[in-house]
Amino acid sequence: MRKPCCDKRDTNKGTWSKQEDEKLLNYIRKNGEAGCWRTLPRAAGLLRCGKSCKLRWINYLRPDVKIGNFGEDEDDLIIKLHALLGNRWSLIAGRLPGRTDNEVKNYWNSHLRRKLINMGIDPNKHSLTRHNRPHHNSNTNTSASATLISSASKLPKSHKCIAPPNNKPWRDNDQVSDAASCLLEDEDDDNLPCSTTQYQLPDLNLELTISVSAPNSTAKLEQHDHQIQEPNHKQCSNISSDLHFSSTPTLLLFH
DNA sequence: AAGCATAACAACCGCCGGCGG
DNA sequence: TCCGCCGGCGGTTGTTATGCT
Repeated sequence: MRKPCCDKRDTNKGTWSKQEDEKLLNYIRKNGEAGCWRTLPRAAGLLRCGKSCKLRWINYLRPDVKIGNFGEDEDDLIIKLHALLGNRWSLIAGRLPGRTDNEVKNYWNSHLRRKLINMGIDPNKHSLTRHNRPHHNSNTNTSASATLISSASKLPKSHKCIAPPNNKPWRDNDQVSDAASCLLEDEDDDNLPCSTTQYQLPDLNLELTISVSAPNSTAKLEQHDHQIQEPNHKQCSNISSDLHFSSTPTLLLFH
């Protein structure tokens, strides 16, 4: 059984006071942020858990952190990235200079989620709710008729695949993305296509390739010549810097 | 003005994987 | 190989602010 990161009896909890912020800031100014967060509170004279100190520093005290209103462009970007990546807040935040995962997550939960819901869009699936769903022609495989994969977020862990219609007729429960309005989610994970497929993402200015290779179901994201292996979901952070926005939005899928 | 409901924000909790001894 | 420490991460809860009746 792991020891708790600190003795709860001797630590403050809740909102940070100005004095505590000052102490933490002074300590980091003197000693830098590199070091052991576990021992920092004692060294800095704080009655806080090391984790709490780290969070406070990363989310609010760090000089490059951007506090305050999100712009329209940031809203769009978050929605689009969330459609692609799901709740991988650190990855999403990585594309937003000065924003932290915690801030993005909170902003999503308090603003953007509601905004999408009000627009009749399912924020989890990035699909129109049934009520707002447009009519699909069957057997069409055009960009306009493609739908979005919300389950991209689950891809690494569950090895779900982002699947194209692949000659299947459109079904009533096909989902349409708000952000992309374009990719299809194949709900049958076992019927994965085994070919490389290219999609156009009209509103999603992303160019990337995702592949899932059997039998290890290793997910890869490729961008141009770069190939990033993703053996497990934690290493996804490696991908963030390689996600790339281009003027020719294309999603390449192959399995 | 008071009380309640909801939104927005801040922080905590616990799981997980990497790493070093 | 095992074990414990550490930090990253996402989910959740707690607190404060704001709006409405």
